[in-house]
Amino acid sequence: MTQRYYITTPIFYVNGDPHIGHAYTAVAADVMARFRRLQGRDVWFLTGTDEHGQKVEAAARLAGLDPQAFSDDISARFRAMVRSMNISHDDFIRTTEPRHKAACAALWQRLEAAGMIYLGHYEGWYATRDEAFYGEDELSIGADGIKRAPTGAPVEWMREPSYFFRLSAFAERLLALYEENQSFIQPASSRNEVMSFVRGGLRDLSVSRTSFTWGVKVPGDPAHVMYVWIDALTNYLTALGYPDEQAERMAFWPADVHLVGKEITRFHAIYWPAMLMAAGLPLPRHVFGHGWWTVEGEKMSKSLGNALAVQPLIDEFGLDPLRFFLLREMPFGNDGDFSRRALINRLNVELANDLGNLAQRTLSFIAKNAGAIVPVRGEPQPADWALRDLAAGLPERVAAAMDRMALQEALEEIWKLVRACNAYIDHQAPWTLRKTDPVRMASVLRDLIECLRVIGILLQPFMPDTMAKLLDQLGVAATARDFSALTEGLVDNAPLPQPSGLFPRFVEPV
RNA sequence: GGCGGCGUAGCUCAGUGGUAGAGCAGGGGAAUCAUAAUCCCUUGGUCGGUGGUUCAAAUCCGCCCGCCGCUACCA
Repeated sequence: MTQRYYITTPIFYVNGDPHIGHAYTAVAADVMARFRRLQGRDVWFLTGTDEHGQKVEAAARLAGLDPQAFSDDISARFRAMVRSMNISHDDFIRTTEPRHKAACAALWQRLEAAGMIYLGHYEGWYATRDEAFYGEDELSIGADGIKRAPTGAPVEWMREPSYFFRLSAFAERLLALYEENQSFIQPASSRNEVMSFVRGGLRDLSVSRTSFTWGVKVPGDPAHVMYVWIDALTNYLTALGYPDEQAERMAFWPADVHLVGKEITRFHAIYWPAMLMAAGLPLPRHVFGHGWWTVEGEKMSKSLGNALAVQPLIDEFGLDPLRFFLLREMPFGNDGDFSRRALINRLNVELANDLGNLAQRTLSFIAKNAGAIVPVRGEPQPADWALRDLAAGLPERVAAAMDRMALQEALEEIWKLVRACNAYIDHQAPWTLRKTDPVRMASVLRDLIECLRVIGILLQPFMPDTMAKLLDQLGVAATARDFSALTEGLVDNAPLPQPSGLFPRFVEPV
């Protein structure tokens, strides 16, 4: 049986436009999904938009639209972003879809039937003007002695009826889960934080609201809509056909990875598994919280207005170079800085100079001096074996890094071979062999393009379009590009097409 | 305040007991197939400070300094 692999991004909240941070999450998940497909796994890759809640309701009002029309618009922008980033998702879910409302209602009822939901009261400081609750620490007391929200609106202590989920009952079981499955929460820093949070004790979770209406109605009590937790997290089940547990897609449950931003790791690592335990459903295998990008050293924020839009970057630098930069620049899980200088440096040094130029110098040399066909290997020399061993062991090293979600390390491993190839071609100097030993020259060139083939195949998940172009230039059949074909090798004397550059150097416009 | 993390070459970081490492940047040289790209050599660090454990510490322990994260209803 083919091994299944289910990976998700968070559903993106439609209270603002997509930016590079969203694209980052999507690309990382996309690379994992493509990698697993090339390994021969049966992949389901889900992304989508989260469209309910008070903030959307308010943003819509501000825009003079009803919440559905507003959500339709922003959701379409996320869909366009995902398309322009060449994301290979299998489904794009929207929480306003009927299938999702049905799934939420079903999960709710299941939790309720299990005695995990009860009616109580939610209390807090409420600003009528903002129609929002605020935490004690957000408030300030004015000269007039009145407590005010950060928005300046006066607050008062309010109680509203709310349904609660018995989260407090799950602390021990959650801690046992984290102990048993050490990689359930990654990276380790997030795991520490979550564990320390749970050790501190859990309170029951308020899971409904009566203070706004833009949400999924609570079954049997239409005065309530579901508050964010159940609504948003359930999407991962909705997309598989839940509550129809016989649905074909349900075979993908449990998810292999919920990829999320680190700010929402906790919800995925605590609330979600607790809800699933309560419902008697299997738990996801991993929750990975990735880091954040700063932009030119500054935090991305609405007030600074420095959130980077995706399309202008694609237009200026190209899609694949952008995808590459996002995953190459920082260890996956860390924070990093998105600077124009760093981007251009990566593109020029690693893509144009290292890899692009390697492909170009090798392929154009074959085109001009080796008959534009796949050269034939001769008697191997020690230097050849060193290179071949490096290439032969590469897929395993890359797969090991990918298993740990260490995308940057996977790229670093591949680049070790790229650099080794540049050293090899210099040391072997086929341009000299051309005059002295054409048989040896052919052998050297063959070893080089076999390495390029391995590099091209392994890099497909990161830069699908450009690697397709490279593999075309190497004459690799469309059917010989998955990982099972890594050991196959090129065909002696097969004709090679005219090569052309893969990654142009970026020259700053004057 | 509590819990946790980090502080290693100019920059980004790897290294968790046994003579300090990588990439980029800097310097010198070689080559000229190639997108003037590449290759070789190389400068550079009292591994935040301090005290201790040890035959031996960047690595373990204590204290100090600095930075950061978490400390629940923000998707």
